[in-house]
Amino acid sequence: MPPRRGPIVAAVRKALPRARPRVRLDNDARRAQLLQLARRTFAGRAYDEVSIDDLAREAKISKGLLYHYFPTKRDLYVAGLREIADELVERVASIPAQLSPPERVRFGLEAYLDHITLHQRAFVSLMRGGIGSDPEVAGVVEGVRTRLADRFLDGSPFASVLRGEPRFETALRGWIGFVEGASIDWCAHPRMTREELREMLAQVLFAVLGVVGGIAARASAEKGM
Amino acid sequence: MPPRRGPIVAAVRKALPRARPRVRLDNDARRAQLLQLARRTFAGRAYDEVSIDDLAREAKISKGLLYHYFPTKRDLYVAGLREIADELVERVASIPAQLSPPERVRFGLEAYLDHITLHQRAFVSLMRGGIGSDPEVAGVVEGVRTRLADRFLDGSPFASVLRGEPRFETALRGWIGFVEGASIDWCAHPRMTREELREMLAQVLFAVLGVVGGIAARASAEKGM
DNA sequence: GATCCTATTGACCACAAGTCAATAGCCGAT
DNA sequence: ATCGGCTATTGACTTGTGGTCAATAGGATC
Repeated sequence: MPPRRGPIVAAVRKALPRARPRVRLDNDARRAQLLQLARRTFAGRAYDEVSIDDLAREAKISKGLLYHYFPTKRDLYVAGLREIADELVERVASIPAQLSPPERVRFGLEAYLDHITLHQRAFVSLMRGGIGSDPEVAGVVEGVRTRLADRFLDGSPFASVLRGEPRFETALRGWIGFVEGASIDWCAHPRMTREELREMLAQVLFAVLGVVGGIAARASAEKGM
Repeated sequence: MPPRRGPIVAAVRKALPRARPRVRLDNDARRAQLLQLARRTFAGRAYDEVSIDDLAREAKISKGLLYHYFPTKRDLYVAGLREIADELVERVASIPAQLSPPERVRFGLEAYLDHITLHQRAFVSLMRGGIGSDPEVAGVVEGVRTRLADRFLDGSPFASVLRGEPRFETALRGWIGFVEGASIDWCAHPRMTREELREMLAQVLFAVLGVVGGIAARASAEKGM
């Protein structure tokens, strides 16, 4: 609902006498530059503390050009978020095939902790501090959780047994919450070594699976089997 | 940093010929009305999807009056958030004194699940969807977590044994993450009864405490005792 | 009825997101 | 060389929203 400030219909846009572009860059290069800048910036300051003008200024570019590459501020943010998310998942997914299930979990956790140690600020800012209400952002974060959980359990006998169990999904979500909560706390207050944290997370996972398995077994026993 | 658009010092504000207030309300009443409206509105729509003008219009009030009661949009939001947070904590804190530690945990969880079932939208919106980057908002949410954890474990022998253990804090943070993650998943996909979920959360807590205790015991054993 | 108090108003400001016609630099064809 | 087209680039402009402020209306009190 545009409030119609007056009867003037914007007249005819005046001819601009001058314009002086600075540097002319290849499309991909500029896009990459802007993405990297966005990632750096949003990792340090919150979403609405960063204005498009800020970004444009820092990139030595006009605001209009920024909008030429990313249709909206949100798009730019989400694009950066996606990159980080993909890097994290890819890293965790690089599990050697010959490992035993428990070793797979430990390896994945190690990669996870490694990554978030390296990108602490970015990780916390983007996972916790972003635009929580935006469905696209929520989707990316959710996607990371789901993909990570899948990677951790890939090829695990636990998983094949429990996949059908409805309680399992909820428990898994819970464990992911555990990992995030403990990790963020650990980033803020490193009260133990990374190995100790990794071990705790792994053991908690096994314990959780035990709890779910126990409940399932008890339930089927009560049903007469 | 106001950019001083010109040397004009705002001149002298013109005299306004008219003004017609609608309803005159007592200070506390109006404040309460606005708070309730804010809680309802923010539970349904995200923070920046709700404009101050929206709220003012819905309250049949001028924007200026709203700013008379709450100095900023954030303040209004945080005030609502605080109310909800306090209600939740108070509810969980109402644990009968004579219960045994495991029963205390179960009672607290029951109250927790009860509350978030009732205020599903508000709970998820305000806990996950808010302004994550705002330090005050983060403080409120953190406060809820800390206070809840304390209540769950109040008077528990687990707690007194483990309070000193540095790993315990991180594990507790993790468990809170577990509860939140599982609860939010359960709200979205109720794959079990509330009692089953409650039982799972409780058992996971006990399992986690066992893991931390085990690690602690092993560590002190290795130190020669 | 004059006076004070305060809940209330509406015009106004600054800033930030997003739009768009115009332009500058470059590359290939003439 | 140079003309013409392609596109990366610009900057003024619009719109919307958070926030400010002097002025006012409605009562209570004297």
